[in-house]
Formats: sequence, C-alpha cells, structure tokens
Amino acid sequence: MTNSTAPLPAGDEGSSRRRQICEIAAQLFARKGYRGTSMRDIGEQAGVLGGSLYHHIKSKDALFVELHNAALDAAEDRIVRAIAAQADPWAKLEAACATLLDIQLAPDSLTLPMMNDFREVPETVRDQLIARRDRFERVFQSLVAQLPLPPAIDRSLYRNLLLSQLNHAADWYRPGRLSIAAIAAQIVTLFRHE
Amino acid sequence: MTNSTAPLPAGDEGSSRRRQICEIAAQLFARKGYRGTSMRDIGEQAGVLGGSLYHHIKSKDALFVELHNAALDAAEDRIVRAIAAQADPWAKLEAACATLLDIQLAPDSLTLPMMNDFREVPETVRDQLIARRDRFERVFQSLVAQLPLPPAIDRSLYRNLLLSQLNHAADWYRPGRLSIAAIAAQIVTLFRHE
DNA sequence: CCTACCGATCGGTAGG
DNA sequence: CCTACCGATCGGTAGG
Repeated sequence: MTNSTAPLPAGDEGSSRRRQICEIAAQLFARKGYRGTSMRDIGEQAGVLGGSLYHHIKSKDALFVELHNAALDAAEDRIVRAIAAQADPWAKLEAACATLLDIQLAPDSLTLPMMNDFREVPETVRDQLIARRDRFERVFQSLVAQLPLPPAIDRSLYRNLLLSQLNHAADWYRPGRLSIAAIAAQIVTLFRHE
Repeated sequence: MTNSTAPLPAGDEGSSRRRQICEIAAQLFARKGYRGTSMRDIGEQAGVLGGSLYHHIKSKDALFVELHNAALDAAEDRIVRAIAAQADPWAKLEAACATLLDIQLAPDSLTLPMMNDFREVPETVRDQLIARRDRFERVFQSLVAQLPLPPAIDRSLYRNLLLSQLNHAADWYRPGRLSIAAIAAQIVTLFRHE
C-alpha cells in the first residue's frame, strides 16, 4: 500500500504547472509546517521566486486550505473503500486504521501530517480546517457506533483516542522495525474490547 | 489535583522578577507555541518592551529550553511520587497516566503542551528537548516493563502509543463532560490486556 | 528598563 | 515569470 495517487485538486487552467507547485507546497507544509514554510521556500523548489507563485495561487492561506481539504478528500475516499471491502465491524475498524496509518506514515506522504498544525495557522484558516476535519471524523464515528463495545466504554472518548493515536503516529514512528500493518494490528488489538 | 506548584527553576539573582517573566513566557509558549510567541509578546504581558527582557534571559532559545526542562522535571517528580504510592503494576500505570493527564490538561498548565512543538523549534533547541524527553519517558518504560502483558504485544510500541495518547490529549479534550480521572481510567482500561 | 536601531525575513504587489 | 519594492515583524544589541 502506497500513497501514490496525489491528493491534489484539478487545476482550472495552465494546470500542469499549478499541480507541480501544489505538490511541492504540500511536501514542504507536511515536512516543515505552515509557518515553517515560506512562499520563497516553495518558489525555490519550483525554480521561481516567491512572488511569481502568485500568478498561480491567491494566497498562502488559500493554498494551505486547498491542500489540506484535498488531502482529506483523498484520505476519506481511500478509507471508505477499505471499509466497504470488509463485513465484520472489527475488520472494518482495522481496515480503516491500517489505511489512515498508511497515509500518515507513508514516506512520500504529502497529506495529513499538517492535519495537526491548527495552532500554527491563522484563525480564519483554522476554522476551515476544523470544519473539514470534523466531517472526516464522522467516518470513524459511524465505525465506532457499530462496534460491540462494553457499556462502560465512552464511545466519543474512544473515537477521539483512536484518531489521536493514528494521527500522531508520525511523531514516534521510525521505519524498519514494525510494518505499518503490524502497527495497525496492534492498535486494533489494544482497542478491541467487548 | 491541580498544577499549582510552578515548575520553574530557581533564579540566580533578582529572581522574583525573573520568575514572573518565566511564568508569563511559559504560559504564552504553551498557548501559542514557540514560533507563535515573540519576545515582544512576552514583554507586553510583563509590562516592558521586548528588548528589556534580555537583561533577565540570554536568548529566546535558552529560555524555551529552560522552561521545557523545568516542566519535565516537575512532571517527572509528580509522577514518580504517584507511582510510589501504589503497589500493583496496573495501579502504578493508572496513577502515572492520571498524573500526566492532569498535567497536560490542567487549565492553568504552563507545562507540557509545548512538549510536542519539536518541529517549530530550531535544530539546536530540538536536540536538547528530545534528550530531556527521552529521559522522562524512561519512567514509562520501566512501568510498562513491569506489566503482565500478553507476549503478542510489543512493549516498545505500547509505550509509544500510551505516551502519544496522554501527551496529545489537550488536542481533543474539552472540560466539562468527563473528569480527567475518568479519562485516565478509560485509557488504562483500553491499555489493560493480560 | 527605555530609546533607537540592526539585519533578516515574511506575505504580498505593481508594472512590465 | 522577474525586478524591485511595500509594510510588518522578528530576535537581538548598544548605549545610556
């Protein structure tokens, strides 16, 4: 499982160059964060000066929101498909976890590492990111609703804990020791209570 | 349980004013992050201009490292004491989790929310933070080593997952619904497998 | 602790 | 896509 389908929006025109810039920007944002990435950084990777990028994009804010939402669209799509291939509620959960983990940990991931940057981002941007993320998390809400959990477990907390676990895996993950699938399996083992 | 003992280093001289500045800085760093907090912001809260702070501190970097390490010292101390009050390995784990969670979620927490800022920080600073954090995590390493876990569970992964869970709780936690102790209990329930 | 400033960097724009 | 620049902000310093 790799992350090769680029989660980038279809450009409106002159789109091939624009896509290239978006890919570069996504990679930089993912690696160095919103504030840690300057327009000049993006320009440098693209072989132009920072100011020249404004022919293709409206603003840094708008670019980030666009990339973030496109990444969540792609992630949601992959996860929904992975879930559909399973029948058992626990199998569905594991498929969803393995897919999200794969997205978060893929070495070429231009996707979600920026999902947790909320504090780094201007308020107007933050509101848009949170709205999209909340929608994304509904997939997991419905997944958790179907689990035969013991009544003592709080499902809302359970969902938050699981998502937090998956979304921050890149903080501690180092390639080589355990496979991503093995990690997903261990997480689901931990969360499996009935 | 509150977080009232300020985790701040003893000043060398003129220390009362210095302590005050450190408290203000810790609060701002915790709330807005390393890059999101300017020396001028800290000065404003302290009633002086940004440049005036340099009479009390050497640099922004050094201030952040100092606050971070002092916070970890205080956290480690509280956790070690909480563990010592318990005999059973699972009870020890729950005491440690409840304490760390309390530190991370205390509304007046000037402590660890900055523990996860690693990407926001200059490299030389990052290395120092990581070294101190690794030492902190040894407490949990020994805690996990004492648990009667099923052999299928990877203890290194288990520790990383647990710490990630506790350290990022502030991302989703909203006061009012579940108590911090209740959340800690649910986390330990999830992680309890034998 | 302030005034006054430094060199660097930022997002963004005008005008070609 | 570049040149040339804007106003703002940053960490930090000299000199008092």
